[in-house]
Amino acid sequence: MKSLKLIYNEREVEVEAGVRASALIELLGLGNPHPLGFRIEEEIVDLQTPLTRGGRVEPIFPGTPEALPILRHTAAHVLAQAVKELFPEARLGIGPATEEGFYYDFDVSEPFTEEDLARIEKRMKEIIKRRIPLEREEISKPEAERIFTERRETYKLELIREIPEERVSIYRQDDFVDLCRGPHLPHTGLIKAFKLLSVAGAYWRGDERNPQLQRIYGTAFFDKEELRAYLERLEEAKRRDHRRLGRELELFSIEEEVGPGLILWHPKGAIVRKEIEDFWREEHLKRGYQLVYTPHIALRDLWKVSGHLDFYAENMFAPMEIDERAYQLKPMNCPFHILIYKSKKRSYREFPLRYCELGTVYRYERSGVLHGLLRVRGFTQDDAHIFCREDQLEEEIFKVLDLVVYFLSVFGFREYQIYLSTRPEKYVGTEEIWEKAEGALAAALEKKGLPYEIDPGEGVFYGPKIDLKIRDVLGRFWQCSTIQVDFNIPERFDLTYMGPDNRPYRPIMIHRALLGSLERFFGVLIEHYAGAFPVWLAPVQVVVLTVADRHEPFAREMYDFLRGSGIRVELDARGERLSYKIREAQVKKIPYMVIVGDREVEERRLTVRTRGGENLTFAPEEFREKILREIREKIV
RNA sequence: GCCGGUGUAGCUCAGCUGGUAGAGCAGUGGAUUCGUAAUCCACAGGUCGGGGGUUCGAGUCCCCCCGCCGGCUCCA
Repeated sequence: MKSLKLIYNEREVEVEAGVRASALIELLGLGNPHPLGFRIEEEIVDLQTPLTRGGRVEPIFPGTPEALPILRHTAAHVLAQAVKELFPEARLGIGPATEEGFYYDFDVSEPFTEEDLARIEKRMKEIIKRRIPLEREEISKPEAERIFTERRETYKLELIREIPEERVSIYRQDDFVDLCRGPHLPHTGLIKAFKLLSVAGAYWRGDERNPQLQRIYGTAFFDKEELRAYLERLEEAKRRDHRRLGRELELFSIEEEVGPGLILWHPKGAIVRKEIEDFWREEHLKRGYQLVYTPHIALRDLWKVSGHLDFYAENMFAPMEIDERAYQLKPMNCPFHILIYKSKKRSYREFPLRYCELGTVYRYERSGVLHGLLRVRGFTQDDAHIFCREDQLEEEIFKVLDLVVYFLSVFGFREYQIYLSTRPEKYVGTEEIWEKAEGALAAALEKKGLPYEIDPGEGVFYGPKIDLKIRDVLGRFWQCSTIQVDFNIPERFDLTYMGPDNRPYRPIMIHRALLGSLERFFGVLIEHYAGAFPVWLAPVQVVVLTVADRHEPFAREMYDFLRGSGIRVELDARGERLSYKIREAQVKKIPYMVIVGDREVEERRLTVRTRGGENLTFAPEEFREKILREIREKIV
């Protein structure tokens, strides 16, 4: 037998290949707490897995983040066992651990009901209580086929046939058997806290031509407190739901009479949008962009030239006919910007040329995917197209990254996940140009000091791209920004510029959006701030509240004083009690309440209650300066 | 688009096995002038998502359609 060298904490041990990983516990002296598995180099193995490779070893202990997927994966098996016991005719799909929990897909004749879920959960508890060991076996493919044929697990058979290796692993617990790579817990009793969350249809292997299975979602943790905290977080997310806050704070609405996925921005939402747009334009002009405006529709032929009718048709609204010519609602802004480029002969001296537009586009999205502001059919992209020479690409990407990071940080987003997507199987352009462009994107990311992951083969056919996801206060990630190089469209429109040698060249084009769409970004912002916008964005920045009618003259004076400085202030002089007015202002999440009673009138000073419940006093000028500064500096 | 759930006043919801609609908040009117998260009284408000059917009778049962919610796929 081959022997393997394993390194743990500077220590080197040797074991025979094929020995189960559990042997390492004793060998490395890891009795208490008991590890659930090991990481060997990049691979995670459970205690039952025979060792096949050497390298650096790290034990994985219960309760650690690395152990969670193991726990959840086993929870998925427990779920499957429970379902098979209660619904023997159910066929198994797949059941992995996910970011937040786990799921398992089942083919059943009747979809699961809420009551079924409760029954399944109860049975899972029994299975956990019995501390059933999970036993790993490695068997030949024909052997596996025999087992799963006998059990009529047709989906598992499909999976087995696609596995390239000669041998596969299965896990048993009681009579339940699953084709599975692992890793798993040693026994079911280690699942201390779990909950089934929902059921939904899901196509086998995500392909709608395949049968639809029933997917049960759940989550699991090492202790009850963590589960409680997770469920609490779900509740918090519900409270922050932009669809709910959008209605409560009168920010926007979606009306059945208008149509699905089409947004009405109400005055309170519109003012937030205006602030974002003003900031956006100002910043773009400062950074050498030129503002353009383009129409919402164009002749269909334009979309033929651009290629959208070939590769984007299914996302476009149907054409309309006017004066016997077909027009098309625009799904993108690029063809228009390109035609502005083409409106005259271009020189290398003009480069880089940066056109930006808050351009409203319409895309057909299937009805089932629409979601509040986050997924709509009509939206405004904060779009720009940059035309440059190949040698300017890296510098331009760097500048875009610099702008993105600055822009997002102003809204309080400072953590990102960045993906660099490289050449897919089907692509246009030469391999050489792709490599150059990918290199330029990577170099710009590195120069900006932004850590990123490479998504191999995930680029669009026309060029590589950088996608940026922002992390909100609840730790959720949202894709907003995207930067894409395009080798295709300059070709299609035959774009040229004159080089210093008086010969025509083809420019490189970059598409980019920082916020993605104003609608989606607004949705993310609402949830991020839970509707309590920072002062510069708040639809109402200050409300002046009177204690009694006799305080109205001074309150009105203060209201006029603040309004005169451009502060968005309201006056609440109704004959209601102060506590009622405070409550109302609080519910509307207005940052500052100015309370005017006898004391304030007498001393000509302002008592200010903040949204956080703090009480401060200011001279009127002092308060005005404070607000103006917060607006100017966009203090979050 | 598909699977499941759901749709009663502006909002949140009640309405048992079919006997033709109710509450709280919001709105309007009045009273109260009250100092840090809901003062009292009155009034008004619904073709019960839309259409068709069963029935003496449908918000309640059946069928079709639409919207919304949770997923699948995709993306800003």
